[in-house]
Amino acid sequence: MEQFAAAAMEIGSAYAADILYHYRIPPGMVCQPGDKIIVPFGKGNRQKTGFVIEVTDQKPEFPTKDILEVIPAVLNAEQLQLVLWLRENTFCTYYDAVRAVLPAAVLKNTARRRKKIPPPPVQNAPPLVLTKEQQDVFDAVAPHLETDQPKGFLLRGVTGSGKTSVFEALIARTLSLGKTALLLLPEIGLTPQMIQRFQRRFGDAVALMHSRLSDGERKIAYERARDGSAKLVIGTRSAVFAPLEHIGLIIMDEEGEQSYKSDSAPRYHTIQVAKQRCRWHHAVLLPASATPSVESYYQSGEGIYQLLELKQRYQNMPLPAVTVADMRTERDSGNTSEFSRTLHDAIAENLQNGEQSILLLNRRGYHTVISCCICNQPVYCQHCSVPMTWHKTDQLLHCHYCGYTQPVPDACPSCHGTKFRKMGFGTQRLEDELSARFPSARILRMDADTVSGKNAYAINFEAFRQGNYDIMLGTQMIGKGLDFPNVTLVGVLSVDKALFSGDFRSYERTFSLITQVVGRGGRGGKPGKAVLQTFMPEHYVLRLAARQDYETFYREEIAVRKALLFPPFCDICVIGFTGDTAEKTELCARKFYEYMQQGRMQVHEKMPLRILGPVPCTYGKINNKYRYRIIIKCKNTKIFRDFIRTVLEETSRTKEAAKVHIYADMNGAVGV
DNA sequence: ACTCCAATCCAC
DNA sequence: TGGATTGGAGTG
Repeated sequence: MEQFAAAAMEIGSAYAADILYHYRIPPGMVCQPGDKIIVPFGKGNRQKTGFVIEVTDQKPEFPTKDILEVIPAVLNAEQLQLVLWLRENTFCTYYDAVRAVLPAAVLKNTARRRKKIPPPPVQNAPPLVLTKEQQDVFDAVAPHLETDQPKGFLLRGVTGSGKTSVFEALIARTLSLGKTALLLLPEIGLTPQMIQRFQRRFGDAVALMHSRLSDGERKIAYERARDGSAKLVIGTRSAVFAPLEHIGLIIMDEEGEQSYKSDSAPRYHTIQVAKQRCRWHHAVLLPASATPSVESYYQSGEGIYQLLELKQRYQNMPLPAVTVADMRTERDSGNTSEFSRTLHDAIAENLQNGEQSILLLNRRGYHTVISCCICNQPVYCQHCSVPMTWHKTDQLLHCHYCGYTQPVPDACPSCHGTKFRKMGFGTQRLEDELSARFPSARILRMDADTVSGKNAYAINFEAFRQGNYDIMLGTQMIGKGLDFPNVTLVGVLSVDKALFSGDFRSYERTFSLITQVVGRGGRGGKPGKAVLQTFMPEHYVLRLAARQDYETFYREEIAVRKALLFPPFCDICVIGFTGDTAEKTELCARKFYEYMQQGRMQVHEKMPLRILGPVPCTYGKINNKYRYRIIIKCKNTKIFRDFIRTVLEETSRTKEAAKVHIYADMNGAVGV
């Protein structure tokens, strides 16, 4: 009997072309789902690779070509299932999905075999001692590692409650049962101590997977997970696809972090993939955080997760004393600087005592706005609708969206005035200002401009930990996951920007950031202090974050979400359009809207949707691409997803979509 | 997306 | 008239 393979091929991102392509399996050739194949493609019969999704006896109605070559079993059964799941759930193409599941070197067969890296000295891990509270959490989860039922727990552990110890114990139990474990982290560069801890305990059973690996390193880690030599994979978002067999436990630390959501195709959320894998493996899912996402905490109330809590800080360390510094009264009393007197005095005191301080400012560069003295127009990037930031290091204007740099112009582009006002306060200026105020202080600046090398994070953090610096300042990259025993002061220069970013999750993010930052200080036995600078000191998010009062914050936030209809009470699907001209892009967005309204009337008359747009995105142009979007409040059901995919296919077939890229994103960021 | 092909445009 | 450019269709 003649057989045919239906394969996923690399076909750009055109929805209309994203179908399975059928090829005949020539007599004598063995070919199965999951195999990689080389086939002739298009009129020129150029050789392309594809991945076999299904094999059928049914002869297709159109003439088929023969498969040229088979590379067997590149995708296993679970990976195949994940590919189909990703396509269905994240509006990506088959090939986008395959790309997520396989490392580039396996997809394309490039990287050569590298010489084996010597194993790290396997030191002895100290015996694991759990507190009563930690032991209770362990006891609740451990029995479920042995059952054949998937199970979800949500662990809410206040900062400093020792979640990592619980992770260690649970992973040790999982491995002792002959199963494997996956530990997911938001960003691997920030947590070298945590990773060392796991490597010390689990030795070469550990494989690391994160975005800073080279293609070759990534392939090795992938193969170690696949062949069973790695039992514990620790990694960032993409590691959720690590091809481990017999998974018993998936832990997601800092579960609410934004980096778990992919913002390019396939636009998946890590926790959704993790859930899918737990169902496949009958494994335990354990998202954990001091500040769980509002969605997850709500789900624990609905019985989707069993809630577990760690309420005590390590050795009952008190929380840092938090001062909310009112910048309005500072201004009123004549202090126009970026430092409240409270913060200034606290830094001075810390320097005197030989203790370390961390300062957070979420803006890079020196001056964040350069504007014409006559017409007040800021200098915009030539390629983006974004004001440029002046950097002191090279005396140039930088665009933080596309990376374009230029000197300060001789004349204003709109009124030809020749004088510019430099305003705004970034990390470079903060560094200068600090040295002026505290000439003897040794200052470490950490932002995307200083942290470029592969190990720059780790090297700088280690130097700070060793006491080579008095003050570390930086963007939010230093706000998370850090644990420095000698830090007794954390200052946030302005919490207001984060609070009003325009995304419906901005309160949640700010609460989480402040909670983590505040929880940071005072871990080494000395009491800590935190100073939060704001123009809105009475804002409830700040008040509650200062107290680390998650429950009250959650109650306030869930009420807002319900009243204004936001997740978890609906899902938000963003349809994005990017193109070379504003007109074409907007026309395409309108076409999509039109088809959506038609389809809604004809096919799903009662589909309850709230549609906003099309409207230009907050930054209407980035990298010379104009951007429009449609925001849909919906229920993320199969019916809705099929409907959207149909509209995507229909729209992409029209000439309005000719040079416009369209994407759909479920429950991602809505802000920018 | 990318390639192929036909239609169109323009310099001579 | 041909060589180059552009738009549209098809990819099994």
